[in-house]
Amino acid sequence: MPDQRIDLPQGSLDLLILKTLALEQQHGWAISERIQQISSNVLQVQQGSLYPALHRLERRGWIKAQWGVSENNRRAKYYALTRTGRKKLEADTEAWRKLSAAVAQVLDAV
Amino acid sequence: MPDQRIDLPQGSLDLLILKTLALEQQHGWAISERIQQISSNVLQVQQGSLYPALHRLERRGWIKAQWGVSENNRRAKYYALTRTGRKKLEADTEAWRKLSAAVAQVLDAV
DNA sequence: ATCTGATAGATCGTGCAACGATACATTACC
DNA sequence: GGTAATGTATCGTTGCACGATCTATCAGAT
Repeated sequence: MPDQRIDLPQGSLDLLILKTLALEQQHGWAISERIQQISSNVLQVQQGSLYPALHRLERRGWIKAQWGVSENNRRAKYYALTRTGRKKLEADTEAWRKLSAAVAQVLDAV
Repeated sequence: MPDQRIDLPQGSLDLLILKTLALEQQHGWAISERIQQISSNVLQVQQGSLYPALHRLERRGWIKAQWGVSENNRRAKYYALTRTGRKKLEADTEAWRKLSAAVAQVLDAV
């Protein structure tokens, strides 16, 4: 399968990260891999986007960090959702579904 | 129905405009109304986004303009898709569907 | 012992697009 | 004559995704 990657539209990265962390707390590198994997290589998170996004989310209180050691025995920063982060995830998910449905409506218009 | 509007993610506006013009050639103001209407008031195109987008699309050759008179007897600039614009619309539609499906995959992940 | 690749985190500058505010002109209607 | 609706347009701000680049450590191969 040729993986034709797509630029993430502004704002969608936060949502993807939050959702990934809702499944399981994880470090940045793994989050990126996870998103790519679940989306069948369609979504690829660049490192130049990933780390600023994580810092942004932490600064806003949606996630919190904690240093640890990865499965590969490397120093890694583990992120977990906060309570407000979970709220944020729900709201953003809802907003995305709404947007997605609305755009689909326009695209399918006759 | 309370219309809770959503900020358009970067890039989606071009797609919406192109699609609207594929239905029927139209002037800017009407394009904006159309999108809003078809999407049940979810998508609202700001004028500060609309006109720059139209100029952008014209500059890139996806659409072409022609002055005319609106149904309300006002001076209006009518836009129509060009052939390359139609190609662009197809490609962007495909890309959006792909993205949308990929994000949905992540959001629905267990 | 050294080299290489994978893993992990981070920053910086650039580019681009959506937004809010604002401006202006014309038509229709009161 | 005043006001609302219609229609086009620009400007400055903001925010984010991206590519390039840097650092560090560990595992395995040479």
